Amino acid sequence: MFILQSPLTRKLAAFVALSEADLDTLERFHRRRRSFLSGHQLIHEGQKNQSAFILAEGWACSYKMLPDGERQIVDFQVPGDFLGLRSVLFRTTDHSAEAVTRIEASEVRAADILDGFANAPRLATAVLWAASRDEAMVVEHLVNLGRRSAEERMAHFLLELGARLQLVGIGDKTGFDCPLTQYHLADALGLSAVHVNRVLRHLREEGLVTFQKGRVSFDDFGGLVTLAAFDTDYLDQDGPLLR
Amino acid sequence: MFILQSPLTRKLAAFVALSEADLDTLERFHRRRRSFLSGHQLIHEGQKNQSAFILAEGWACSYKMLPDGERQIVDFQVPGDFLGLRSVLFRTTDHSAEAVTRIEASEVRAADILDGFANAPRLATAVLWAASRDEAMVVEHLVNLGRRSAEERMAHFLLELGARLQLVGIGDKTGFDCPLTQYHLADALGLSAVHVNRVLRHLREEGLVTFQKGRVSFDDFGGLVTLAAFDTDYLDQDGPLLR
DNA sequence: CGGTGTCTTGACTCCTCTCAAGTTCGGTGG
DNA sequence: CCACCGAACTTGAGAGGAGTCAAGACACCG
Repeated sequence: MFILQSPLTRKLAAFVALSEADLDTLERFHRRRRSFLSGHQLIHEGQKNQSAFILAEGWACSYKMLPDGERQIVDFQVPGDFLGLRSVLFRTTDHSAEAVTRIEASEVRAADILDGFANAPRLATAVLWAASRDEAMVVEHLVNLGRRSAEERMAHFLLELGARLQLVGIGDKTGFDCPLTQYHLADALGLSAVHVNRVLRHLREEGLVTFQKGRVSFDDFGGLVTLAAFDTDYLDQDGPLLR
Repeated sequence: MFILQSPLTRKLAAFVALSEADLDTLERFHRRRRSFLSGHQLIHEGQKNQSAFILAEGWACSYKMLPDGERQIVDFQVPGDFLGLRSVLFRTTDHSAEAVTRIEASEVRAADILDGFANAPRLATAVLWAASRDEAMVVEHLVNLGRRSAEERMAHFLLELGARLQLVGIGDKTGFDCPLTQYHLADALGLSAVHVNRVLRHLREEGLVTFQKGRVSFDDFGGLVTLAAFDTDYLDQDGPLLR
């Protein structure tokens, strides 16, 4: 059991001490391994009885489209994250999701999740607990959109992404590899792609951060933290709270 | 048990069929009934070991403050909603909350929730499931901030609020009573209070919606829905999914 | 009857968007 | 090997939405 730990298992164990039965159920979620090309849409807004996915490799993003064709990216997913959980919890899918890079993921049918949750309620608690932490990130993102200028938004976003990736062992204080395009940034930050470009240029010229060729480099980490008023508390994690 | 149903109990039963033991635990959460004046801060960002509250009467809002003194309201709570649940789930509170009106609420100590969850895992599942639906609302709010103009934001916000309140039996298609100030709207929508005033005036002059003297009146519901591209799917609710 | 909180309105500024041209670069096929 | 292509990235100019500052109106309350 120990050596087979997936990123997800590790994450869940941080919230709830899981029994053998829980881990069995979780293991069953990982049966249907699949891979998808960059750009493939995994979750379709409005669809019923949608499968969820557990991301094993690569990046994805979840988003909502507006009638005028604009889109707002809500969150990015990295290995160990659930994709489309809410679409199983509720009958109709309220968002879409697509692969940012080529990805590897386990498909979990809606019925499997509901059955699993009914039989392993502590696992259900753990999964939903983790979802609740994702909500904290969405909340921070919301504050970002509501009350920060374009530059602060960008700074905050890159710092948060960096912090999240460090938790999964990708990247460090100097920076991280990042497959996102400026269009992704625009859709996530509620800006136009043109303005994203200008903001990035300005941050680079100020010597704060460089985003080029798929790499984010924190040139002046402290300065960036100050500009963004960044604070990592909402990502805190220790031992399981429920024993 | 039947006649004692709180708004919260009714809400949870929509997601998970609860046992007598679950209902007992839930009942125990309601022991410490308290009331607070309008403006009282219930949840303090950064605090450890924070109590949560179950709102029974009145309105509250949860928000985050920024270092420059601005604030962003993340969500409003109405009777039946949890306040500060995430502050119990994680060790440090990541947001604040205050009473908008005079309110009645049950205080639930962190330890009581964690104990309750450990002993009644299906209740835990239900509570977190409900929290997940709140997340859907936060997501919609985020899209609102990221990709809609001030007018669309306002229209969408008022429609969503109206829809939520109808579910709790407050208000109807013609409008609802609303204790929020224009400052609340500004902090929720990421606008300045001055601009909120102008937007409200314009919507009123267009004959779409009137917000005056604590009352929101939908003068042209259809027109408002069109302007906001409003869609209620994400609030769907039927019978319990987990039996 | 002053005072405080809320709401209005006007004038001016500036941040971000849109439109419109390029440029760079990796890949693909002749 | 080179020409071409599309995707992503740049940059400039002009327009407009939303912010700020400032002043006043209104209403509720002790």
